[in-house]
Amino acid sequence: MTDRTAVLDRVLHLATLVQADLGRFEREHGLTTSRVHLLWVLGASGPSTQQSLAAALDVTPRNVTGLVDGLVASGHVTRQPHPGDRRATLVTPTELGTRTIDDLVSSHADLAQQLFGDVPDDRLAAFAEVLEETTQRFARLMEEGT
Amino acid sequence: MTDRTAVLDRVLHLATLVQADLGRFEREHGLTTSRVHLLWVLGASGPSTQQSLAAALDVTPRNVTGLVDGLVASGHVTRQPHPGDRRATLVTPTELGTRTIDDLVSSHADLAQQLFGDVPDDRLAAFAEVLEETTQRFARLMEEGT
DNA sequence: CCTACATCGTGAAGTAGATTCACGACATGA
DNA sequence: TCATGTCGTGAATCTACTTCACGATGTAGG
Repeated sequence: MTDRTAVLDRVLHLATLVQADLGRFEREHGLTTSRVHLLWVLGASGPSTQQSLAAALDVTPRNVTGLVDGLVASGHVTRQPHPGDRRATLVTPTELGTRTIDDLVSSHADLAQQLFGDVPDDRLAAFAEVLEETTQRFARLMEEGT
Repeated sequence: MTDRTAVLDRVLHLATLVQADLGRFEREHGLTTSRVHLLWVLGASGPSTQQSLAAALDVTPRNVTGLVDGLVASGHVTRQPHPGDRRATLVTPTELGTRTIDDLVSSHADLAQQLFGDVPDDRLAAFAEVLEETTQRFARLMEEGT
């Protein structure tokens, strides 16, 4: 009889540790969690309007204004005019911003390798399967709960 | 060839979803993440000084003062004199606070059951094993990094 | 063309979490 | 009793985040 709650606690614990590792990255680069998150989205989506960033980060557009202000001040991004819509601005990474995003991506990959590199492929596949099923079960529960 | 980074992303994704579920709890009870976290610690440790809460939450004692102020105002905890140390106060859950903590614990257990209840014991055990190994590998890395 | 209406970003004002620094009240050991 | 450390909090400050209002711009419909 395996304790389901204990398993959930372990998942949460691991996530907490990974987040703490992200804290190290933030301190090294003089950034905050929210700003790193924005840079991450920017790296995944390319230059974006603040509206789309707000949607991706699940915060209000007004909040994105503040985050971008900070990243402009620290030299990580610039606001470029949007070709074809003079209302919008394209938040675009600078050279420094691009380097930071690359660092972020590679340190993320490094961490994954350090964590799971020694786990044999078959066991990792089984692990990922349970993870996938659980996540999908969760998604179904959320929809019902709405 | 399994992609380690993808597995890490899934772990993080699941943790994000679980955290979103916690948000539901917070809205239902008119609480915030930090205050729920404090109540959780209080439930696990029993009446505590603000110093020990600060250590458990990994925040400054000054911050705990503010969180406890809020929870006193909402009627979830009271400040009791510490027997044997007149400097310290024992943050103690009220009836409402105790009910809230019980709700929190049981909704956490319910969630674990909904997520992992349908996973067969043997597969779940294998899942938990990988999780455990990974967490311990992480702990070793953190110590070296210090 | 021009009038509605919607969208994009931002100023203003406010809340919560969190920090550092300073300080008074109390504990403790020499 | 005297020095030193600990416990909680006032004051000031920062970031993140929200709602509301508004000016500037885009997009149809008549």
